[in-house]
Amino acid sequence: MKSFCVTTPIYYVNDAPHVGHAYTTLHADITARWNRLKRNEVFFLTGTDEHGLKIAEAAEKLGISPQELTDSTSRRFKDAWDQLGIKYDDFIRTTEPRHIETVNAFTQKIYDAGYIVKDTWEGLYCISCESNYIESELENGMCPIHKRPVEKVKEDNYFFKLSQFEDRLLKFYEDNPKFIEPETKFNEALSFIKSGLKDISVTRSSFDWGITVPWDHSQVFYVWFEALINYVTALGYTSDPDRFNRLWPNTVHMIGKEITRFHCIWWPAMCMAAGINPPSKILVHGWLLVGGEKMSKTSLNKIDPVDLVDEFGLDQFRYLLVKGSPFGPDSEFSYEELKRRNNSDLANNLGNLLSRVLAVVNSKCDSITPKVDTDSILKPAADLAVESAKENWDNFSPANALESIWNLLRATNAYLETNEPWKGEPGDKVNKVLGDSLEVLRIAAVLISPVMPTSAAEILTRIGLTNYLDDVSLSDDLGWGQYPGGFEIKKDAPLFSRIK
RNA sequence: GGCGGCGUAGCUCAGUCGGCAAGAGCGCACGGCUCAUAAUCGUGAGGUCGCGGGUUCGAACCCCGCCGCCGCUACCA
Repeated sequence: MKSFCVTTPIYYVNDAPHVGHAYTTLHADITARWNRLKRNEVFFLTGTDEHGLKIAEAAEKLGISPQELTDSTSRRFKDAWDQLGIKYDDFIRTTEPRHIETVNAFTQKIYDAGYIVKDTWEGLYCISCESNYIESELENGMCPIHKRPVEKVKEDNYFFKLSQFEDRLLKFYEDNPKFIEPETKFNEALSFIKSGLKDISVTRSSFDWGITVPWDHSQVFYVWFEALINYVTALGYTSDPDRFNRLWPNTVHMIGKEITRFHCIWWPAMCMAAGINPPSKILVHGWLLVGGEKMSKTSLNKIDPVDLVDEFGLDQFRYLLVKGSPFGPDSEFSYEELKRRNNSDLANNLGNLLSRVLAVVNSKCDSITPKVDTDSILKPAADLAVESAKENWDNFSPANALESIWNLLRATNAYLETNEPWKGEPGDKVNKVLGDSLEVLRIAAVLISPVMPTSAAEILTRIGLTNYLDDVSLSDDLGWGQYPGGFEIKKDAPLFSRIK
């Protein structure tokens, strides 16, 4: 059995989950479900990132401990994922003992190999902002917000010798041209490496909400350096080496473009330093834009995914979120567009196709479904949809996979229109048309199940294939001509409602 | 400033190695149908493929220039 591991970033708990978080997580969920359908061993990891100065400060403002704050926000992410039908295999929190244990082991390994050394960090600090700046952010050497001089601050920190990995990273990129997708992000990362890498300060001594450096208890790790390690923590780096070796490095990290550098430069170098292979692939996606702007807390255009689930329904939301945009570039996200696609794709094309087929089975076949004919004008369309959907699911292109399935649905609606089974006398001709249409519903339901698991199961149940998804085989069961017929249809309300 | 990307029908976008008459979905218009969730089917609109040059038998795809937008350019979750 092949193994497949997909991760989301671990989300920083200074913000409640919004549609942007849901976007990444849903893509990972769909990919995980697709691979489960392929009967691969699947491990889908998500979680929350809980250390760092910002969390400590936020907790202080609220008058609670950082742990209390992270407990409550982490819970909100878990709740949100439950409500979005996210079926993860593990939810990691960086404050858990297993992570701290792994960070200790992983960083100790890097330290022992000589890639972490003590040095002096110099930064620019604005007393009014209470935060650090880098040279390029300053305006005339002054704090850009308060227009006053910044102070030079020094701190003895431990540095990760990123500079020593330049050549190895370049070689790795050269050997793995598909390491990062899309290609533009690969090129950005590559040119960053080529421009020369500096060592990075990876510990802090000015606050203590972090993981203590095992060889120097006066310091804690900088949150990013430690957070990346979550991926190997959860796979069993320290707790289950057998499983770790099975799943790593065959792992895909899905991330938003704002955290490309950490994942594409730091993380592979850290892996090399610790003596393991870098992950197999990093998929970088763009942002959902609302009126051309990134969805964020500060621009007040943040959308709660749970609200959209309430409005459209769970599977509808899942479909609409991934259908709207290819995984990669930024894309516009608007309520009007969601509504339009809900009505046309879901209610009209798919939901109504199911309704009309079952209505005719009811009136012409006494509610007992006919079986599919082995030869059909729809067969080529179905074969094409299966082939194309498979390829696109495998290539992390859900929007394209869905498009190919919808082409089949449209062809089937046209097929019904041409043959008008509602007009014919009960008999072979009517049975054939309906059997073929039921076969399309069977195949389409399987293909959409990663995105719409509940609706897919419901479609199958209504045509008599209860629990069909539990042991369907993608390699054996998607060929044309396998719908057996002979089932009594289950009549029910429309699958998807139109929204006005 | 340096490196890179984008600009294709009203909207959202496809267009692999340059080549059959520039595509899809939605929206819109007209027509058909009435089994179905006022769903569906057919047809259509006529987009200088950002602008100007060039290479080529032939370019949306290659080269040069210009305009507009955007990304990366280190320790910001």
